[in-house]
Amino acid sequence: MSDKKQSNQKGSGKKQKTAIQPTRLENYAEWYQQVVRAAEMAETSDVRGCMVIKPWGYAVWENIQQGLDGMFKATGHRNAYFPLFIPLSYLEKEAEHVEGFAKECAVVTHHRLEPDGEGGLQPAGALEEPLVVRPTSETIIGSTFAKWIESWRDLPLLINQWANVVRWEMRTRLFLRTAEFLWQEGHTAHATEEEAMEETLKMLEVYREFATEWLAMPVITGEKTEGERFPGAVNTFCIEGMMQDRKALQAGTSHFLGQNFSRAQDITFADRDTNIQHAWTTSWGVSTRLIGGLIMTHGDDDGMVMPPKVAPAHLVILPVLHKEETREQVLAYCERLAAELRSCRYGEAPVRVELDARDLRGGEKSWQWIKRGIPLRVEVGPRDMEQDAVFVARRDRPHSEKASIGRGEFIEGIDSLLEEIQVGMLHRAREHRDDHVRVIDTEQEFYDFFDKGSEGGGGFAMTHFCGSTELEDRIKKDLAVTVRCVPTRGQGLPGQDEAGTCPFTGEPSATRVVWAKSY
RNA sequence: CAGGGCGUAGCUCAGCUUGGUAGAGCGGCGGUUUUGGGAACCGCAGGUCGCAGGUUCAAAUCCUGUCGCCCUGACCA
Repeated sequence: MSDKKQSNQKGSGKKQKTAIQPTRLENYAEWYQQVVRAAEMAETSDVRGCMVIKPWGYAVWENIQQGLDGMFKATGHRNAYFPLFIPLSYLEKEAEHVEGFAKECAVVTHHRLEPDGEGGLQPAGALEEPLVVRPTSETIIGSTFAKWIESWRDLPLLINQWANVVRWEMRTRLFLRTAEFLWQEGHTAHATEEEAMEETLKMLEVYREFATEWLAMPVITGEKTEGERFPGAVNTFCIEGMMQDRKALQAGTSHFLGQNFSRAQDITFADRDTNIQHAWTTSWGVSTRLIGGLIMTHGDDDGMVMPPKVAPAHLVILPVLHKEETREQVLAYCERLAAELRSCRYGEAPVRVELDARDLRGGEKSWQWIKRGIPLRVEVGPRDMEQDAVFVARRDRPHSEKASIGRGEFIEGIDSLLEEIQVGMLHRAREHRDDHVRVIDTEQEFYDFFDKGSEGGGGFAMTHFCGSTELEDRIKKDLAVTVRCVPTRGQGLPGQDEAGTCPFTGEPSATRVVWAKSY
């Protein structure tokens, strides 16, 4: 957020200083919307609360899917698919679960349309039992698990599903909160409590690693307090990132469900001693919200900045084609360059290359790619071709900073250049996060930290906490600040593992918790 | 669901108070001139003014109803 603003001089100054207006400092929420649009990642649809994910945004999701899916498979999970529709009675089985989701369920009540006599259509054929469009699939998957699981030999059962879900939200924001969103939900069943808890934490660690290594998004892992827990869960764990406005984003959750759902849905197995037992279950998920987190972690006042690992394309080749005489040669040179680069690898994956030969003015074209956040822009004109060189600009550097590099050298170094950008983005984000984590030991300091200037101050406050729900409610009411998590020990957060006393009540506290405003 | 605001061209909006031939900028298309940088000029296309009633010789404009969207709250991945 500290990027300098070039002031535009009067007279000559018709130049816009940034591609996105307002800037992050001027109006963060509006900046976010503008980036989503300018980067062509998504747009609002004609359907209230639902978004259209555009190709450039969907490609990010595909890369996220690919990365995570590999990690799920590597930890023994298999993909399956369960119905979009959940019988109403299934949701009713787990009391807390019903209560948690009842207010945001879309319900299907009819199965036919017929003419209404005025040229329109009306629903007909009422269903005997209404169907709920899944807000999450614990119940329908649980009921299936009940059939699949008979013996301890059937456990653990490790299933994941990639799907869409619907939660009828009042207020929506692209990627961060939409009525329909895409996600993955893992559901597992285990013979013992220990094993289920181990699974819960293992998947939390998978999320932490993915967020860090792929999204270049530093996250804190931890456990939710009672008030923030998933409906029906015994424990909810999460990864929390800090956005550039210093608000927290819950980027993924992993739930230890105990035997709550297995009791409600009769998921039982015969153990080694032939006793019938209830299985221990878990569920865990991340959603297209990660893309919102990506934008708010890395985007700048010129638009999106994509971490190479999940960028739809790693680089774009922009041929300089205005001279008719050299046009064909330049284009041929660029196509050869593209082919050579595509045969290179970045990590496990082939280098993803775009060649943009559209008949647009160079500046406009260039800015489109800047706004989309492509990691590298490679300009190639007659002059470069003569020297067998390319003109390279990095998205993580100011847009005017470009350098000529020999073609061979560039191709050879592409893997390490992309990795340098990826790692640099993580460092930068981590620095920003660390700069705004504060250890706080008095109530006064706590209130000042979050109070001063509604936008300017704040961040993550680390305090001791007695665990009182009433206290948490009071602070939420006063400051719109909540406990984001009780952090997992040993993450190197400042002062986190010391024992102390709650600054609000004076009660003893074993560990510090993370407080923040959140999305 | 409560409070506030807004529905006019693909987009952003003016016009409405004081009723009288539907506007601008951007974008799109075509052309000319440009070209290592978010270009300029000329021309063209594009709207039953959210929808339904009402008042009136006449409604984008006034009245009633209705639908939708946005913002602020409560709720949430």
